[in-house]
Amino acid sequence: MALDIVRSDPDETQSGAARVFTFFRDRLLSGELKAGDRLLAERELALALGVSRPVLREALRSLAMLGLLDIQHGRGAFVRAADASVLGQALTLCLAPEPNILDDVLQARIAIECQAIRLACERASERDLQAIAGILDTLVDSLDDPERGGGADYAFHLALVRASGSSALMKIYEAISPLLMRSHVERRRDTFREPAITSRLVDAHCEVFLSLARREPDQAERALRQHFLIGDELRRKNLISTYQARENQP
Amino acid sequence: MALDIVRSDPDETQSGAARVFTFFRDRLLSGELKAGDRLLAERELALALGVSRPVLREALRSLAMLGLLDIQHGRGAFVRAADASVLGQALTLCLAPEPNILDDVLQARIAIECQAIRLACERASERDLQAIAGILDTLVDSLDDPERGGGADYAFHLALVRASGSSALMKIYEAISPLLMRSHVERRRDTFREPAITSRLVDAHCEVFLSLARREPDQAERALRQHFLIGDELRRKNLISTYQARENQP
DNA sequence: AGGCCTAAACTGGTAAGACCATGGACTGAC
DNA sequence: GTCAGTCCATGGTCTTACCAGTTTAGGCCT
Repeated sequence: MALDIVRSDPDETQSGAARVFTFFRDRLLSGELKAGDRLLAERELALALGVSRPVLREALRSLAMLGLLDIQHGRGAFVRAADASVLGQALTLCLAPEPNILDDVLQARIAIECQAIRLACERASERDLQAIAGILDTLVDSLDDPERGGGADYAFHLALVRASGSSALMKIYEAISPLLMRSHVERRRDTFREPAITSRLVDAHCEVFLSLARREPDQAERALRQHFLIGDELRRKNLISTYQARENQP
Repeated sequence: MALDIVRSDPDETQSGAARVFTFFRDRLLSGELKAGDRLLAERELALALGVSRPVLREALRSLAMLGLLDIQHGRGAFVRAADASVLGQALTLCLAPEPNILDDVLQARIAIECQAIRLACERASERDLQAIAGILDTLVDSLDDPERGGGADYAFHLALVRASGSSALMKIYEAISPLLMRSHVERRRDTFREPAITSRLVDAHCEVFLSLARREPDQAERALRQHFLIGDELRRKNLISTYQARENQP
């Protein structure tokens, strides 16, 4: 009763579940509802908001699907901390119908990382640099293990973005990561046997790191772009060899 | 009955609405459901999927909230083309709790645009270039109108990203656009009276365009970064003058 | 008196049925 | 041939009831 604010929402065109949905979304955006908060019981909420329980549930369920709510049977509904996985899902859905998604997402990755490393050159703390150095060690150690190596590779680039201190870049990077991950590991599996390649790979990472540690943005970005170019070249060679193999044995 | 595939989903932990939700999501991802398709009526779907109508509605409503479905009263539910607005919403929700979002999102914008213009130097078609040139004309024409000018400014940068031919970059750019828009117009309103500034603004855009037309990636990115730097500087001066005004009249 | 076990009172999850509101199509009259 | 009214299909909402986990409080046994 007392909470019957929903009806007084400015946008009267929305009705029922949509109204309740925006009601909670706004409260989440404004920070009035924080992560961990427990919502009232469904029956009480329905009463308070002046809608029936099914309608309320449609809204709550929608918020849950978006990852904003954590509804637990028998316990209640809890506000969940905003997570990049939602973003990733949304991105995946948006990009699903497009062709050449992998190449395309790679471009986004390059975009984020190149800007991130510029920022990192200005903002990275000692801790950030040490973290990256540690990952670099792991990378060198795990050259012969495509699984660990791939993980370290990913961790290296993620640490770069984190060192930028920009949560927006970080969130977007995390969002596109799942799309990148697959090709990342696969590519590594194909190439980890070549000593020449792995050595160049380590050199590239080292150069990026050194430029960052020396706080040289232009140099760092150039090194990073070079690194990506090499990756691109490798992928192309892979494609060619795959095609040739298929041609020989149709 | 015949469609009772949902129950045989591998993940038995999910129940009811969540199962139906993933059912449709997967069909959307796989392209089995295309934009414009009309779903069966709720009652039929509920029967076919072996769930009650409320449960089905919870799932459909969730998809609608995500922007994947367009449910029309009296007509039916239609698959909607994947839209960047969902992405924008998700991003807004993810970034809501963070401080300094505006600066941060600006960094993401710079990231996207700098990579986009590099790609555009390789890929932009004649049409793309002509479109950008047209917008540039509009920009020059509307120097004294902050509303139109701001719009043209935005259109210019959007056209740059579009010219990259990367839908991923485009989608992400569209997603962060609403967050940028506000500050964009506001800033322009504050500065459009200064002839020196507006002239520099036009020069900057022209230089970016020329570099693009000449297909010089490094040059183009440098011009773009310079453009952003000037914007940053302007914003800082604005902040200072605002602060000073407040100090004089507390 | 204290600990354990059970049952009741929460909580969300699901179902069925009825009714209203809207949109479109069909049919009738003009 | 055209227009208007009716009818049907569809989504929108509510009510009610019951099922299924979770918590808690009270009683029972030790």
